[in-house]
Amino acid sequence: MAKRAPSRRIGIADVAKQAGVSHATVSRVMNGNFSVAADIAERVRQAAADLKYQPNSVGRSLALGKTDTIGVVVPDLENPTFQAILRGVSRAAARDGYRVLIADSSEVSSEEAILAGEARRRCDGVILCAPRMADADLRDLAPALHPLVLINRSTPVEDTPCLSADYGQGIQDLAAHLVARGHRRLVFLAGPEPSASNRLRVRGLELFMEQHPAVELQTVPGGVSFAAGHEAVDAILASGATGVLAFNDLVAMGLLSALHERGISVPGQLSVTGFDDIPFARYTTPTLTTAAVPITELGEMAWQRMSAVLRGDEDVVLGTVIQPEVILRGSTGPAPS
Amino acid sequence: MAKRAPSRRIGIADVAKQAGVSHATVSRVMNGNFSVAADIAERVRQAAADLKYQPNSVGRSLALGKTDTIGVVVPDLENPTFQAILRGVSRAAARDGYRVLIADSSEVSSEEAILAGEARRRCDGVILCAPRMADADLRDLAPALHPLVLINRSTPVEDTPCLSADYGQGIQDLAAHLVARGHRRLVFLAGPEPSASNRLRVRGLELFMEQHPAVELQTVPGGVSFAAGHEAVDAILASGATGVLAFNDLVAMGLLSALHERGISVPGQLSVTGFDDIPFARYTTPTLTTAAVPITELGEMAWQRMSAVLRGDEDVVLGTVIQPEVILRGSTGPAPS
DNA sequence: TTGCTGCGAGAAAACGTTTTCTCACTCAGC
DNA sequence: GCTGAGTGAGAAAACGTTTTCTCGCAGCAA
Repeated sequence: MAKRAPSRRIGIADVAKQAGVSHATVSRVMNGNFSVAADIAERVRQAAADLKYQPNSVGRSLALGKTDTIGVVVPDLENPTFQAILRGVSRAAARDGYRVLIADSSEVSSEEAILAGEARRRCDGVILCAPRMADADLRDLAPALHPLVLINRSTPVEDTPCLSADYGQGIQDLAAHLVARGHRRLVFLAGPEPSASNRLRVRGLELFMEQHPAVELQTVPGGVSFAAGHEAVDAILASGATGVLAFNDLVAMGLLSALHERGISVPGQLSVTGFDDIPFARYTTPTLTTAAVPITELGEMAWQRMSAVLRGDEDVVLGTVIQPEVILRGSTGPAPS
Repeated sequence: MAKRAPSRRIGIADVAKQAGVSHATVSRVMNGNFSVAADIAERVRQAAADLKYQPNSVGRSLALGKTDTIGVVVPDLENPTFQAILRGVSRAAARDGYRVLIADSSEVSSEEAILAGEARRRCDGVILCAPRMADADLRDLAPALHPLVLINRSTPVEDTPCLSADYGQGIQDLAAHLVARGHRRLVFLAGPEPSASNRLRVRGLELFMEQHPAVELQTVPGGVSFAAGHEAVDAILASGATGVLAFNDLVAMGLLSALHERGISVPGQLSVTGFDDIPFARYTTPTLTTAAVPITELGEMAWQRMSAVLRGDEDVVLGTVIQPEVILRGSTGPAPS
């Protein structure tokens, strides 16, 4: 039982008593239900105002069987990509009167399943960004999470909308750009091995290499962060490549910074591309050539899908692949002769 | 009444029936209450597992009178400062088993009060970042929001912990640094007029000027974003100053970018400082001299305060002011002779 | 006047838990 | 063998809403 504090929060019962009507009538008035006489409605509204009545949303949720809240599970709130997704979801959901509960797994992949389940119990649905979760785990988890929307997974799961960017195509476009500028020795500064979006990039590059036998491609292990890019500078230089395809903008920026420290000219000696087009990409020096993923919009779309499922729409669009767009800026140029 | 779907979610009642006990016993087992025989407990646990029982947290919240959720109201999820606060709060709260509901007012100041109230109704407490809310409004709102923790407000509100950074001192330290390097003509690239943290900076600079009569200080209207800094470049150059104190790192970076486009050398011709030390500040070219505010930690501290209030601690620390630390990097240098 | 219709509002059930109350039962002590 | 304490578990109330059900009353046709 809740503690009976001396002054409990005022509830619908208090308003009812004050107005001399029943709970039911108060509820009807508060919900704009019309079948209530004007004078009584007014009296109720007056009473509610006098008492500063605020409906308790937990009670409401229990009765209605919905919380008007959705959970967003992200692997890392520090990563601009996930911040953007969160922002997109949050704003779109807010327009429809929904709120967002955040669950940040802090890159602890094993936590994701638990977090997602926990979030689902509190919310009407879950939007899941778990790039590194194993496919099998995801399949096991999905039914319990429904309504569920997936972001950046290539695994199709029954009845589950999935939005993703075509990283494979994007990285090919970037590679093609470098090759068109005369680069023949490229290096891929990779992301985390188990990440779905990294696998897509790798696969895209494999395709690219099949079509460009004259080009040489190496791979250097990297990561997702500034630090990863910064630390990889020696390996990158050792590769002898003239063009670097970094896993994402963060990594590219870390690398750019390290190259600057070494006095390596970009793009004079080395061309560098990022991926994502985070807001900062246009403010680096040199500005960063990258493949833009409209990530905030992707968050908004995730909400659209969720909203459709919540409304019980038939035929919700399940698979959606967004095409990244190559943005040419200052960090790429012709290969040094 | 909630729709009676053919297969309703399984609840405590189903587990009770399956195990041949009462709801009460199931509840006791699930909550680790000891006064239940081992064999019965085992039977209940088995039944729960068989049925994949997941306790409904809305029902739980109603009975317990708490939601284990707190709301965080931020003016702009796009701003790295608020992202960092959110991250700090979220991670700290998660460690204590609490979740975070986000309410992004999208810079619409008039929405903040409503959003905060709405968040409070769904949550056990609210952490409010509303730098531009009028003091009077805040005072009116505060009682309804309690438990409440304020961030970056200078207004003391009864019984309400408030964490803030000493922007006034920080900007003075930055100004002192520039003056020490020989700058005599400074310009403050201001933030939004009504923002509390901007007022603190202005006040700090007034103090500084009193102590340094030989220094000339102008003020140029700016904003909080890249774009604001970028657009202000003409006004900055027209001021004839040799040292720029930008409102924050974002503005400074926008300005840096615009200066680079104009071919103005930083710090050769112009020194620039930021404020906040966002992660990107160390990756700009040149790297940004700024006053570091440990903002994620500030978010964590906000949770500590909230947690203390929630636990019913007497004497919670109310006012906490964090001292920014000047970080010297490459964007400032001696005044041009 | 009687009976039917329609409407407005109160009574009560329902949502899914937790917790207090109560009671049946066991066991020890006399 | 009877009483008292102690223990374990079911019954029921409580949390604060929404919604269905029901009923009283007014109006109208027969």
